[in-house]
Amino acid sequence: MEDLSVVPQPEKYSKVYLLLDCNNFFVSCERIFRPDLEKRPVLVLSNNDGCVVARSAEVKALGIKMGVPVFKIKDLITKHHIVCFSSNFNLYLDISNRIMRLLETITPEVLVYSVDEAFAVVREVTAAEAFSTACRMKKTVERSIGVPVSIGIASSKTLAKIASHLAKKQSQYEGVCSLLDPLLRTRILADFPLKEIWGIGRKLNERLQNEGFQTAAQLAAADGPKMKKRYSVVLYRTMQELNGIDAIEELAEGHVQQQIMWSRSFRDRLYTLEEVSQALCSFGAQAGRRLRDLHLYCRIISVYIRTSYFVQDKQYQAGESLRLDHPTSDSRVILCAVEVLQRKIYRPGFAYAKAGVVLSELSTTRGHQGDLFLKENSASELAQSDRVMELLDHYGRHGSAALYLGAQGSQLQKKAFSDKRLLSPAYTTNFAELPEIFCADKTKIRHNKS
DNA sequence: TCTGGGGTCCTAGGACCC
DNA sequence: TCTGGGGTCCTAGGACCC
Repeated sequence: MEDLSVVPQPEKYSKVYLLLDCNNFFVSCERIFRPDLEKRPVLVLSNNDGCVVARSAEVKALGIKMGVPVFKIKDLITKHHIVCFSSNFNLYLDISNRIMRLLETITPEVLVYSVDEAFAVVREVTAAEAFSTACRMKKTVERSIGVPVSIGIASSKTLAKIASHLAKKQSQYEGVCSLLDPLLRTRILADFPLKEIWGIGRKLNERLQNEGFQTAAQLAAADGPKMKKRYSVVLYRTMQELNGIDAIEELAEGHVQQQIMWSRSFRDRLYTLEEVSQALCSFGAQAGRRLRDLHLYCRIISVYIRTSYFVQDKQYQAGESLRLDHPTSDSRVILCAVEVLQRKIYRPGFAYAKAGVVLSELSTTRGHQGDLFLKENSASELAQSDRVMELLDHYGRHGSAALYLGAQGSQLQKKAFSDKRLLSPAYTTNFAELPEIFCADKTKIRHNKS
């Protein structure tokens, strides 16, 4: 009988990251319902249709950069018949959730990193097994949701980011790239530019370049403790990750987010305390609802206002915070705090361009002091607060103006500070805007949201 | 004329205490 | 009158990310 023990078994990796990254995510979401836009240049714009936040490959090829203000590329848009959309975040978030839920059916351990990216974790697998799982993920997401994706495979998150970058940019990988093979990894890192590494931004890149570092391989080979002292623990972790060591702490797993922010730039400048107040109270109410959606409570409420960065004269910015005695999720409490704070920071005579409300010191429970707390705020009062907020949320869903707090001002007035002229329909989140399809016999039917 | 929004983590420096 | 140093906590601001 043949001795199988001498046959080399493929190496098993104890933990492998598969980073799934959606290609041109916002543009891809718009294209799901507009197949006529395949192969055509498409842009998605920021709030108030101010600047570019997503570009199709055709737009990238025209040299239009991320973040450029729209008024600077008006001519290009006309000349190349670029199709522009206002950002439809409800749609993108809904598509994102569908993708993440689908991923969980393939591998249970999924760390959602952003609206268009997630790290799926697979354990005790060979390189070949990891690769085939990644291919299955790609095929499933593309077929079931219709969003094209790239996947990077590696033993650390930073390397997985590099792999997904290559999967996206270099056609020979066909959308899936693995850096598990040490020889390939060495070869890739030897010409991978520093500034493309996750965690190395403009400033760090400049500093490192000045000290003679050019490539990921050079950084990976540098003296760790020395670099940690000279730069920071953050860069040190990146170096470890480049060497295949899993050094960046888990992103998810019971992690409670640290703050909820709601802020906007205004299409038209605000001048009076009344205008500023309406904006801030409206932001406070929205932040409060987000808080309740996440089943969280906040203890610190902050507000800020500022004039435009882009004008030289009469600049002003200010912010103030208030810490409550007890955590809350009641919009009425939040708005009272906002009212108090805005009076402290508002100064007449300025043209306000942006304002925001931040909720922080978030917790999953209402009070850390238990009994003590209940003595001061009877349980029935808390139950009443919950009930009022439930009603408020129920009747205020999806932008409905049926019920809102007085301080927010009327919904009609609110329109003055938001502008989305190129918004696509709420295809997936509003029954009135479901996509329609036409059958061969010309009868019109609606997709059923099943 | 027109320039987004929402996050995280780290560090340096000040206040305060012993 | 001379005049230390270490620890901790908090905050503002920087850098980075998508």
